[in-house]
Amino acid sequence: MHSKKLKIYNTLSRKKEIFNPISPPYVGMYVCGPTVYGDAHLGHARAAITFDLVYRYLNHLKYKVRYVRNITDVGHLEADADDGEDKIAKKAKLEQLEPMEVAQQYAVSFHRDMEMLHTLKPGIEPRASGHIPEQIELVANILKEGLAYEVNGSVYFDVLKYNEIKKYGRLSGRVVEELMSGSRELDGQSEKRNPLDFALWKKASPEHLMKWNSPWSLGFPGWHLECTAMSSKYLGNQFDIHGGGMDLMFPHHECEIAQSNACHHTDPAKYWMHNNMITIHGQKMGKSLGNFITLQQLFNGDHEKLEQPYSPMTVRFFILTAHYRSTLDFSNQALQAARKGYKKIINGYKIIQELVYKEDPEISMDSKEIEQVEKIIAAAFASMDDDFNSAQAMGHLFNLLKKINSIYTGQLPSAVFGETVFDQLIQTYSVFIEEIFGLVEEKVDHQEDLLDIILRMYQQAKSARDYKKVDEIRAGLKESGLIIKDMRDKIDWAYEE
RNA sequence: GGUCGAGUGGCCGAGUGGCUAGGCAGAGGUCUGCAAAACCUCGUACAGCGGUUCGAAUCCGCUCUCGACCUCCA
Repeated sequence: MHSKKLKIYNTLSRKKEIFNPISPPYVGMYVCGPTVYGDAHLGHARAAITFDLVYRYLNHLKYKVRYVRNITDVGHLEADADDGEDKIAKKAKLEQLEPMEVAQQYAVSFHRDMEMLHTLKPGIEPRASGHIPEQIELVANILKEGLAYEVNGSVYFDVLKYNEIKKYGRLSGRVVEELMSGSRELDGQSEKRNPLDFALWKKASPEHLMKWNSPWSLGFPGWHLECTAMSSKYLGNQFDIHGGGMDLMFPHHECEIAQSNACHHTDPAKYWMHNNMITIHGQKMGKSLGNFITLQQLFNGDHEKLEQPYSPMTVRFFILTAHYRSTLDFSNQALQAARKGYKKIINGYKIIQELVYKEDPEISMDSKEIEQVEKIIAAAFASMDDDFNSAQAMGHLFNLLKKINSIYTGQLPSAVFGETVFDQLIQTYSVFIEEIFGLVEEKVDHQEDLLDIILRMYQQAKSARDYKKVDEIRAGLKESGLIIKDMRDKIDWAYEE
């Protein structure tokens, strides 16, 4: 459809590039998923929704996308030093749970939150702990290439040696020499030859809970390894898109590139995409800063910074109204504006379900209106083609909504557009809401409230001795299986037996 | 300290050499039994100072302010 026009900002080149998949129409996309040791927060929502948008738009363009997003449930070190503790294991000791129990608990809650946000599930969602043999094989291969070394049962990637063959730091724009001067001095305790080296395999201390056998020691894999192992397993040594948060660019993605070049002799991905951070009062929202708001807190309003709960669709809309490469600042005001904006746009979606074209011989087509609508439609898709600019596309969608509302209220007869353009208008709006933005109506259960209103009207009719109305209400409710019970001091109801 | 990025009207947030972004809030209006919704109109925003240009929010320089990464983080 519009595939030739799609441009993606590639972090590797720092430019927008025309998207040319390696083997069209197939597209391989790998996105760094969560480390499951805590509840998902707004930041996770941003990453998930960003790449959900990418996935959805590529699907819309009729690409056949294999979308892989991992779950990190092992190997993520608390600190870079040798005494680094596994994050999952640390939490497990704290909660007296099995490490796998912790991982499972948070993986489940992550999935629940993602489902509430209406993100599409990845085609494959591999776990690091399920790919230990693949990771061991990678370590062995990198050792064979002479780009890693073993010390006391641990294996480290030799960054300086690698840097002689292929520059390290191309993605994040870093130069090894500068990194060297800026890095901390080795404390003498370290096994690493160089502070820039990173662990491929770590020997486990006796009290370490999650450990596997390997040719080097009973231990566990380094964090960066899992993504290389799993992406190459499911997408091949080179695939199209690699995504993740900007904070993962260095060192995580840089290390992935190094590992991949070391054993596969190729960069893993053609296009690197990074979503920006969510800020709270201008400061990054993150686990390490302790200023994050979890999605569950957001949904139920249970946080001191929240004036009210915000629904999943409000959050989704909020994230879509900013470009993914811009920071997005959290505030109650912004969320409240998003809530209203979402309601307005989803109301338009409700309207188009019922809107039909009305032929009217009295009214002739208006070329100005037609041209306007055609222009907006083209602009909306052009925005998406321009590095997934959902914020701009949303603006165009609101302009379409004005036309839709005008038709709906009768202020603008549908006949001025002609049937073809009218259909295009409805189609485009629907495609954006359903397929591209993934917004859905949030059904609210009004049953109790409505019943209250009916019972009050019943009460009033009774007081007014309007027995015709009283009988009418009683009969109506009976039809839907409810019986009114006139108690001494109140009106109650029961299910019909 | 190094590297990178950002400062847009009351708020959020697109845009990046001339062409209305949009949403929320606010003012006025149309419609209307009331209310709401919807639609129309409005604010004449681009951190500051210079420069380039017929023309700059948009390019260049300087200044100020803020942030991210450099350590685990989406």
